[in-house]
Order: sequence, then C-alpha cells, then structure tokens
Amino acid sequence: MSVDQGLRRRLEPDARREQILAVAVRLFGERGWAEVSTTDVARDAGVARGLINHYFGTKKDLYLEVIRVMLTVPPSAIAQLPEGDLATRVAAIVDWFLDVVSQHSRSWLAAITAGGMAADAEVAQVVAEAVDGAAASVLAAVGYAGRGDALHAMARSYVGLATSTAREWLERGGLTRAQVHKLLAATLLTMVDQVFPDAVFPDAAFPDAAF
Amino acid sequence: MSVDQGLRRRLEPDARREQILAVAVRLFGERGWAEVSTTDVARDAGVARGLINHYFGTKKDLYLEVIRVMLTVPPSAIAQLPEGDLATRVAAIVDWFLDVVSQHSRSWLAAITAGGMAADAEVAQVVAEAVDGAAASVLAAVGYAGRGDALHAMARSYVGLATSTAREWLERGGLTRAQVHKLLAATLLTMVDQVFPDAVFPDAAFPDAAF
DNA sequence: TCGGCTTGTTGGCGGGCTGTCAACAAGGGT
DNA sequence: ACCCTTGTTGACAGCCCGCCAACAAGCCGA
Repeated sequence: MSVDQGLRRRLEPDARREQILAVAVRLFGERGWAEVSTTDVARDAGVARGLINHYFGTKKDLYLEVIRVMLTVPPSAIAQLPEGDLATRVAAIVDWFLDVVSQHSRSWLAAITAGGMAADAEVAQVVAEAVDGAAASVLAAVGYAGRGDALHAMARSYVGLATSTAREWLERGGLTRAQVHKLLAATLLTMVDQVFPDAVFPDAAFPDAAF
Repeated sequence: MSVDQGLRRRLEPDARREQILAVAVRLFGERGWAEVSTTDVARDAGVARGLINHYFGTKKDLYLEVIRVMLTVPPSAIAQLPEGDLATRVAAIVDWFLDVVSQHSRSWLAAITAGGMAADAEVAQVVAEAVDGAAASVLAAVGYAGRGDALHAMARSYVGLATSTAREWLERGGLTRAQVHKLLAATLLTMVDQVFPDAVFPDAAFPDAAF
C-alpha cells in the first residue's frame, strides 16, 4: 500500500495535494472519522504527517474535502431531462438517482449518511449542499423548479427517503432495485399530485401547469 | 453548572452512574462526539475522570448509552392504535410520530441523524434498532405487521422519510406541521396501496386483508 | 466509641494523536 | 557550479484516553 521508495521527492503542490486527498478518500471511505488518524494518511501516502497540515490545515478540513469529493456527482449523467409525460420524467429521475448511487455507492452513501460526524456544523453544511443539489434536480424533473422554499424543503425530504431506501437496497440488501424504483416513483408521483400543490407560492395559484 | 462542593462524597453505584449519564446526555446533546471530552463530562459531573471509565468502560461505550437514552421513546404514548379506517390509522400514526419527535426534538433528532459518528458500526446498530422499532409501529398501524423482510425494509425507508421531513420542520423551519402531516400521510397511503402489496411473502397472496 | 473492612473514588502514568514551526534539502534558474 | 525558492521533514508542546494502585468514606461488629 504505502508507496515509500526511500527517497524523498519533490512534487508540485497540486499533485502532492491530490495524492494525499486520494489516500484520505480511500481511508475515510473504509473506516470512519475516529478510526483514521492523520498518521495513517501520512504513512499510506508516504509522507510526513506535518505535510497534511501544511496542505489542508486541520484534520477536519481534510475530512471536509474528502466528503466534498465523495459527494461530487460525476457530471456525465446530469442534465438528461427527457421531455415526456410526468410519469416518464419521474421514472427517469429515479433511474438517474439509482444509477448514480449504485455506481460509487460506498463512498456516496458513507458520505451522505453524515460520513462520521453529522453533529459537526460544517460537515452538516457540506452534506446539506449535496442534498440541495439532488433536491433541485428532482424539482426540475417534475417541473416545479424555483417555486418557493417549502417546495425545496419537501424535495429535500424526498431525497431523505431516496437515501434511506437506497441504503436498504445497497447496504442491507433487503430490497431489489425494482422494488426501490417502484417505491420512489410512486411516492414522488403522490407528492407531485397531492402535496406539492399546497406548497407553491401563496400568490402564484397555478399548481399543475408545468409550463 | 458543575456542582462541586469541595468534599468528596460516596454515592450508590446506580445513582452515580445515572448522574454521570445525565451530564453526558446534556453535553453530547449540545455538542458532538469530537467536541466533548471525558474530561468535560467529569468536570461537569464533579467527578474524577477515571470514574467514567470505571462505570462505563470506554468513551464510546458511554456514548452508546447516551444515544440509547436519547432514542428511548417515552412509553406513555405508545400502543395507542385507533381501530378505524386506514386513513384514520395513518393519520394517527403520523400524529404520534410528530408528537414524539417534537416533544424531545433536539436529542431525538440529534441521535437519529447518527448522533455524531454514524460510520461506527456499533452506533449504527443502536440507531438501526430504534428505526426498526419505529418501522414496526408503522407496519402495525397499517395492518402489515410480520409480513416479510422486504416490508420491514420499506417501512425503514419510510421512517427515513419521516425523519428527514421532521428535520425540515423542526430544525430548518421550512415546513409547517400541517404540511409535514400531509406529506407523510399521503406518501404512507400510497406506499400501502401501491408498493407494499408487491413486497408481501411470495407464498401468502392476500395483499389487502388487514385481518 | 473505635478499629477494621468493603468499595466508591481519586490522581498520576504511559501511550497516542494533533497542530505548529524552525530547519533541511530537492531541483530549477542564472 | 552556485544559489535560492519552496516542498518537505522531524521534533516539540499540548491534549485526550484507558488503566491501575493507592486512598478514604461509610457501615458493621466488638
């Protein structure tokens, strides 16, 4: 593992930083916050421990970067919004979510379940930003983008459902992908039909028009 | 805060243990795992640090007890299952959940959102047991108790939705209780109608009979 | 009342982890 | 070949944790 080849080599700051970050992502993905020490990261990176503080500051700062990396969605599959029927779009957004989660499931799930210290305010904020992004995607897919704070809150709640359901599927193995898909699609349709209309702006009173 | 009155007094083991535990619950509820040291708990309890290890073992062991306390639902409101229509029972179980969460919201939410180190296996198990209990209550309320693992998985997913929605309500304040109630009731009804039937035992083929 | 004994309680030791900083050296520029 | 920038190191101080021998509070029998 630890690629230490005796000699001491100079790397460009970006390269060294990214190398340490990669090691940290791997270690924090395998074990939790308390189980990984900066000494471990330094050893596996073949680097003096002080260098980690030099590049990242605090151990928590390093951890925040790790979580950001874990939650960063590969931009390949984004922005594919099929223009069909509502049910079609719901099925598409659910499939997109399941694809993203299942591909790099371990790191994504580990990070979204608060990674190791959800109580920390900064960690919570990083996770909240990722949830916000997913919620915005959901709202866009169902044609409710930019329609008020309550809708965003409901969309974030739905992302919570999607997350817990995905965990039941990928970690516990108690559900099949088909069951997960049906659950998420049916509940999202229900929310769009029955719950979202009550949450749009009080002044704007066109609850169903997508355009 | 720290009730230190100079002299050193002997307490019965249960009393001392409970006193320390109370202090730990307060501190871990205010701050997270990393921000609370056993020294802090000892100081606020007016006790030597070693005594904590004597009573609880490891700091993590103390933390597990704290989370168990936080997740323990006051047994008052349980076991009230109104025998009415399905929609009535759904509304009742949602109200019950919202009551429980809103009463001691801070500690419950703090603990259920993984309390501080969800990555730890033991902490995850304690939280999972609490989620299992809530899921069982939901299944019992809708008449699907004891009908297979997939159903329990779906119920746990629903508890995830309830948790994230409650957090949007209580912590972020972006939703009203009425909105939360409608969201949770509508989605639960949808799951009972459209999703649960596919998840019952393969051999048992009576998806709708409550009795 | 007083000594003894059980046991709740203390304080310090060793080990480990973290943040900081002055000193060192790798490698390019002149 | 030299120098000088700067990536890199190693050690120091501080804190936290688990452990354990020593201490004493309070009860019991004499």
